[in-house]
Amino acid sequence: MDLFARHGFAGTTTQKIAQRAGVSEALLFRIFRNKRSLYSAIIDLKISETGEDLFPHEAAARNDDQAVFNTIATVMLASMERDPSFMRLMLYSGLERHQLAEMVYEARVVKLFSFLEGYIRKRIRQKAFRPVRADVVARTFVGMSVYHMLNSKIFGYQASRHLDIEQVAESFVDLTLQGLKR
Amino acid sequence: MDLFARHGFAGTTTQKIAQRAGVSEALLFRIFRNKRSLYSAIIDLKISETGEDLFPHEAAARNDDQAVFNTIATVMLASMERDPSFMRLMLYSGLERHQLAEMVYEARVVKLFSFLEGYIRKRIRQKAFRPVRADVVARTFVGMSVYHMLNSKIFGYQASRHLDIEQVAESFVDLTLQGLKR
DNA sequence: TTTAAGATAGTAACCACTTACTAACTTGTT
DNA sequence: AACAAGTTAGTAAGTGGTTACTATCTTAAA
Repeated sequence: MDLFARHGFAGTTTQKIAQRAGVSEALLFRIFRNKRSLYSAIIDLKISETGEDLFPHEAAARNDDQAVFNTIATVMLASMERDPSFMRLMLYSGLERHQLAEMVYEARVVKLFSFLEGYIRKRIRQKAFRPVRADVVARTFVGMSVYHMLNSKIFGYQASRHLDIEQVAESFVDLTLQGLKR
Repeated sequence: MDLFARHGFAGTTTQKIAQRAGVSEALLFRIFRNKRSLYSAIIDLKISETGEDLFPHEAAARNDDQAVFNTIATVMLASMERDPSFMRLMLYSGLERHQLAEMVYEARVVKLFSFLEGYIRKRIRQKAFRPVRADVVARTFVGMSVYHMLNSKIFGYQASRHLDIEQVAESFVDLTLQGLKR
């Protein structure tokens, strides 16, 4: 997993995988048909182990805007901060055009978009938010956290020091909610 | 360029490059010391050919918020839409840890952050914007366009149909300016 | 005795890169 | 103008090392 996240599919050799796992290459090919199915198994595992409970359903039911947006941003930022390898894996998969990336995308990311879009749409109906393109705003908000971590973890851009995840999340939420307020 | 953008450094072979260029592999190695320096030359070229005039200096001088933000979003979205290979190249470079990616980053992206951050800071001083973290907001705004294109070009996520670049840019600007207004 | 878990030692294809060569073009001298 | 001398642009045919993958052997437990 670490090797694929670091070097991508093409950049990772079965030899290095075997070495790192402390077994022979032959054993790898006894267990997995080929390199690609080993890779797929890793992505499958990564998907299954990421907790599904990113969605703040109860806060959404309470119409607690602050909590809804803050939870999403904080959970996303924290999980990418804790383990950037999933993000790297996904980026590589997207660039290298593996179908599995699409599956994850469909299963997790698009679902999150829909959840947020639905919430925003509801709040617009309730006249709590002004009428905006709910789908664009939902994606934009999710994108804030992703882009922040892309900068920090992939391109090594260190945002202003002494600025932790909670503060960043707060800025995202603050900007977004101000932008949505009537 | 197209091959590196499509398959990354590790995924592109010198044989395929030569084939595509219609020359022999030997000629490649006569002109470039090795595969890496060929890659560097390509990134250098890509950098030099991207127009520097993304920065709406005059709109900033006029304090035309709408124009400042709209120009940045529109130019970024349009250039990535027209030629996604630069984005792919940059993402691969970041993931594969080439120093050149950092150089581009430093030269172009960070400069854009600084420009926008400076503008936002000025407008806060002028009491036109409320006091926010200018650096975070600047990065966030740039990130909206990047993330939008990441979704669309890398992960194949088609945002709501019949929604063109101008409309997306407008949503970004609208949300951001509303969020910044006092 | 069977079977599973593992290793050794390959294999053909492919990788970045080199050698050794030719043909075409410049250039300076007569 | 003629032409040797040198340079440039190009290639065919390799090189050794690496790659994904395999055929076959070894060991230990049931």
